[in-house]
Amino acid sequence: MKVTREKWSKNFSEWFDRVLSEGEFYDYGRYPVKGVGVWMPYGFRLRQNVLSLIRRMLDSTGHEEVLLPLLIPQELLSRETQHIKGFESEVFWVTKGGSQDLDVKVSLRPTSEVAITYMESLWLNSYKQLPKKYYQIVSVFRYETKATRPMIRLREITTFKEAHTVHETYEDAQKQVEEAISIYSKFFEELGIPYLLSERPEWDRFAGALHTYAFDTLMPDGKVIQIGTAHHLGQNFTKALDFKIQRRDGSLCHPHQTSYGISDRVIAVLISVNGDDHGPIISPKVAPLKVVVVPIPSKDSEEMTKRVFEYSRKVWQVLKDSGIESVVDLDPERTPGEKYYVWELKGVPLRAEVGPKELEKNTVFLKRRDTFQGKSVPLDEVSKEAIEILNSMSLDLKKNAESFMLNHVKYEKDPSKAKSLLSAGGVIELPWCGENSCGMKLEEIMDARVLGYPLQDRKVDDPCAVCGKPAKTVLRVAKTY
RNA sequence: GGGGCUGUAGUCUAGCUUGGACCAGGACGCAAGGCUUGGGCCCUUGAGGUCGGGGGUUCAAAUCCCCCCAGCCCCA
Repeated sequence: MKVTREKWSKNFSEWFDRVLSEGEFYDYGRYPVKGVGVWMPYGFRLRQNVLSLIRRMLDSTGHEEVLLPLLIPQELLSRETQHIKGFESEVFWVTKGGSQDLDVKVSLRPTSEVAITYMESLWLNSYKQLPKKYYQIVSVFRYETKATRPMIRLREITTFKEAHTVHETYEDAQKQVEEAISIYSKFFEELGIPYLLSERPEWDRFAGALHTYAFDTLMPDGKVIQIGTAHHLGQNFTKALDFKIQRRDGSLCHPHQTSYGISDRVIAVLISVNGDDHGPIISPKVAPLKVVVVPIPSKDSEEMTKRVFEYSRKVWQVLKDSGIESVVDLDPERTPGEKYYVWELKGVPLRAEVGPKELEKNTVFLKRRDTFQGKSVPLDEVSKEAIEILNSMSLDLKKNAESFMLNHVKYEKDPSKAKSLLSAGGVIELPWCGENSCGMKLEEIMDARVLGYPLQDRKVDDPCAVCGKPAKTVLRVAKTY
């Protein structure tokens, strides 16, 4: 079986929609509200696995999970002026209770900085209580006016994992941002999702932040998608809400904050980065099902077919007993070929084919979803072998995704050449003097978005692509979601 | 904010211009049976429809007109 990636790369949109619905991950476009989707059982399990991974990472680094109200009153949301300016065009408002107009309009949270800062001002009053790290995993709402896309651009983001931290000093908060970046880096690495880490330019920061650091990755169609952000909020919100703490010397000060988040998009990317024309390949690290056992009936003997089915069930039992999440497809009416297609569309990483040949020799034929390479192994080693293959698949998938992305990151000093390069997708790095005006001009020239610049200074010999002055670093430009 | 387009079974769609033989046809999916089964095979049968909703014109409306709802696209 040959691996082709035509549909995956050239018709990604279609590929993605088909995988989501036919693979039974996510039902989108049928529920009669624009920009919302339904997690179906299989997709929900994948989402659960991803969430428990991030929960584990946050819990073990001293973050405490909380749950804030969905509703934020208008007055509170408006306290931080930059913040509300950034969001006001996309806030959902609740204006009525039954048939009565509400005296105080309440918003469906677009994010929770002000809500949590308000509560923190009640909970925290001493430097001794700091640093404090909270997080929650909730739905947030944004009235998107651009074209909504399943899991990628939603009006209800159902899996918004937002962390909020409080610190005595600017430097402590900066260190926290660094911790956030390291946690997210590990998280994406664990999932096998390659990323570029950039500091967002001033004109594209989170509304109310001093610094925004962003993780971006590349979709199969060559467009870049933001998958995580971390913000240094400074004292913007604590000042706006007059949240003060007492320091060691008795003085009062507004503490410094950070916030960082990831969303449904992580799952969209997880489904997309490793794929081919048969569907996705879900990383074994989080795949809801690691192995599907498919019985292959006998051509000539019903008795043999019956025994094959029994043997398949046994193989499944063996895998299950060693803690490998598996399923056996005993549907008597579908052919093995049909089953292959269905389970490939769900991205199950490993398939165990079990037919008369295997039964006879007491073996199992294991086939990798990514390369379609097969291997016959004795039944009593099937779990050990499966685990080995799954592990090396995780590594291979990660490597492949990484090289796919890195092959699409290119340096170019000439903006018009860069523009034509960009028509093939990917990310172009251009020399940049550091001036906002040049960055914004570049967006215009290239008809694309500036992602930002690398966190570590990059030595560049060429002059700024726009003004020709000496370049300080590179600016990354891409077509984005 | 301005403009355009679309809405027919679970899904995709034919029919709409020029009203009638359409109590709406097909494909996929679903259900029953048979055949097949190491990559989506084939055959037979069946269930499934407020033609987005309401109003109007007409002997007659999926089709024409008006209002509403929902969705999509383009421009600012």
